[in-house]
Amino acid sequence: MVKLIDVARTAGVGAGTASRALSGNGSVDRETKERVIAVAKQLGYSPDVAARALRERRTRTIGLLLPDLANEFYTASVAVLQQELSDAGYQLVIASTGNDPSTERIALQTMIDQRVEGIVHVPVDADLVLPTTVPIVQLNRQSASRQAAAASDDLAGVDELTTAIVHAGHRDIAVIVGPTGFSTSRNRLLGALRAAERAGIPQSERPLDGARLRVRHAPLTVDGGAQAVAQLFPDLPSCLIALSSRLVMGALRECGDRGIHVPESLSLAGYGDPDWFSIWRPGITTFAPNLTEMGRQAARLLLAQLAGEETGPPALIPGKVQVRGSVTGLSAG
Amino acid sequence: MVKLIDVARTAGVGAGTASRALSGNGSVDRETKERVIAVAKQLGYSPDVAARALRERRTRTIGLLLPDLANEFYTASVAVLQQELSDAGYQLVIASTGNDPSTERIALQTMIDQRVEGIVHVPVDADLVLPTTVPIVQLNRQSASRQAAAASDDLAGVDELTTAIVHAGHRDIAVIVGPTGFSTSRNRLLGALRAAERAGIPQSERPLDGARLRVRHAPLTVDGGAQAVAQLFPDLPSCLIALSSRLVMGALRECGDRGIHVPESLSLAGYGDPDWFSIWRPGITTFAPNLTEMGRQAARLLLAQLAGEETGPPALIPGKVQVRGSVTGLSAG
DNA sequence: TTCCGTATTGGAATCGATTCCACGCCACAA
DNA sequence: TTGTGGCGTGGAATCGATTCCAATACGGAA
Repeated sequence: MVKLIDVARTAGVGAGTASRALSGNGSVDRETKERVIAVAKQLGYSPDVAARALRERRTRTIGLLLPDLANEFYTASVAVLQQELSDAGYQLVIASTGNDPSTERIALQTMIDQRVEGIVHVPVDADLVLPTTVPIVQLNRQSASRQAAAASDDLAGVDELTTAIVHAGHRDIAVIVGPTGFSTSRNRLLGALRAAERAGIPQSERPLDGARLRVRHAPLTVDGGAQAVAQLFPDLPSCLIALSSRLVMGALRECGDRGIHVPESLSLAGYGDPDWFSIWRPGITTFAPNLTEMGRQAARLLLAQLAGEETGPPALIPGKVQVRGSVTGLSAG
Repeated sequence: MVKLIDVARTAGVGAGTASRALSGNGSVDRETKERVIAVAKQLGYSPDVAARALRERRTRTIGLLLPDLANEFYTASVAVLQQELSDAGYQLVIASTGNDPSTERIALQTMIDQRVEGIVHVPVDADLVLPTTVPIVQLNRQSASRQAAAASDDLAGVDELTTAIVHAGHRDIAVIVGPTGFSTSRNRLLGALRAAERAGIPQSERPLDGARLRVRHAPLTVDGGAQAVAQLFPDLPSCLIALSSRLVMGALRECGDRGIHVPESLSLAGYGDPDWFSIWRPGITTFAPNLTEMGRQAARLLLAQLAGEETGPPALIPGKVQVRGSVTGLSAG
């Protein structure tokens, strides 16, 4: 591997001059500079990252820590994130936690030991706090602490989705949502509750004036969604809102197994927007968070922090309600 | 940040001894060793990766280069890959190419400049060859050159899938497959052709004794799949094989739009096995490559190469044919 | 007792790029 | 002519961990 000193000698200059010529720091005669650059190119010189990192005391590296690399809900954001950080001259190193808080803690510590300059974190554990000064941006989640964060505005989004459902005439609604431990689950639920309250629909197990909103918590899995539907059966609402794409899958499976037709017998709304939501017959009406924008904002927030700028309150990224066929209007009465 | 020399001084030993105590290389008095380790732990020492990399001339870093981070077909493999490499003490740095060959070339060169010790590559460009000695393992694709590779045995898998379809009584079959430029597309197609030939089904546009196999190439997108179906219409086969999950989506969409019922009017088989394949009514019969095993094998191959071992021929990972409801048996005659 | 081999140790050299420092040189002003 | 300032330059110091080397100590053999 060709070193800086080789370039310098070949160009007939000192190491310092060669370094200045290539980096642009400090003054070098224009002609000399061009000669050094030409020699470097010809010899195929590329600086040794380790030596540079050691001297400059910076690694140009950003860590990404997420629960599950195979979950497209996360990776959709990661794609842009990677692009933005790469454009800014940073390498992205990744680690996944498998949704395990202790693995998460270890992985985070490992990254810090690796001297990453910043971390993008999709947290599992609610309020993991590390004794570090490394800038951390949380993605897809607003932490209690006032760390920088980029998250989907699920509250407003699910509110809007629910409101659309109410406007379609539904007043008997059931919501399936993940465990309350996740702030994401809480926010999505709050959006539904807020919309229901505004519409005068009480949170209740039994209908009052034909109106009620029931809430079921379930693990964020296909089976979780299916079981929630099974438990509602046969006292089904007129519209079911499943607040994660996995829960939607479970609900659809259970409806299929029980011969419940969507939307004829049951309207269904979801959260997220994987490709198949729009292919399904009927198309799944859903709130689609803007995952790419979340990734972009996370990158920007982190870069801003690295530049020493103060970051404001967590960025709430608006999404879009996709109205498709799985929620029908009800005939009056 | 606490340095090795700090640990050494606090423990009352020299730098060399401290290094030996912590790394285990060279002999250190047992008592001294324990003392150094205790001090290091107490001070929260962690070695500077840059300094170590500079001295040892190795970065403990592996590059991963793939076309699209948001494509779960790839990321399913990446999850295990990351785990295996992490267990072996390597960091994974990622870059994505957006399916652009020139971006791919640049990203690959950048990784090599970064002194990664090995590269896992999901290639876009057919036969990109770089002047480097860095071990590279190709994932999901067998290159013409004899680089190490871990790929799904699509040939055997699609053969088996097609054979099952033939055994169900189908003799009028159409195959939708991606551009011939991708070796993956070629292999999948070859599997179907081989099975058809064995069954005595000719590749032909017009049926001979009621039997034919038609091939349509389409871009690997939803629209591509839909258009391929549209072009077949109304002369539909009895069974359609769409050799990528995106093509399946497109086919399903087009069938829905045209009122073609699966499987009553048209049997459909696919490739890959995203979650929704099993939820769909009817479930999609498909060949499911073993993505996690591919990731694992890629990691193992790379680690073997790093250990200086010779790697044999490309690892062909068997998958599994999932028989569901989208392909029906035909009544005799 | 003397000598040799082994275990243990501290300190110096090393990895390669950056940056500080000091020097030479030239232009311009006094 | 003599300073003053700035540009351009080479060389040395620096970053922190590892490893080589020489030195010391000690046990056992001759």
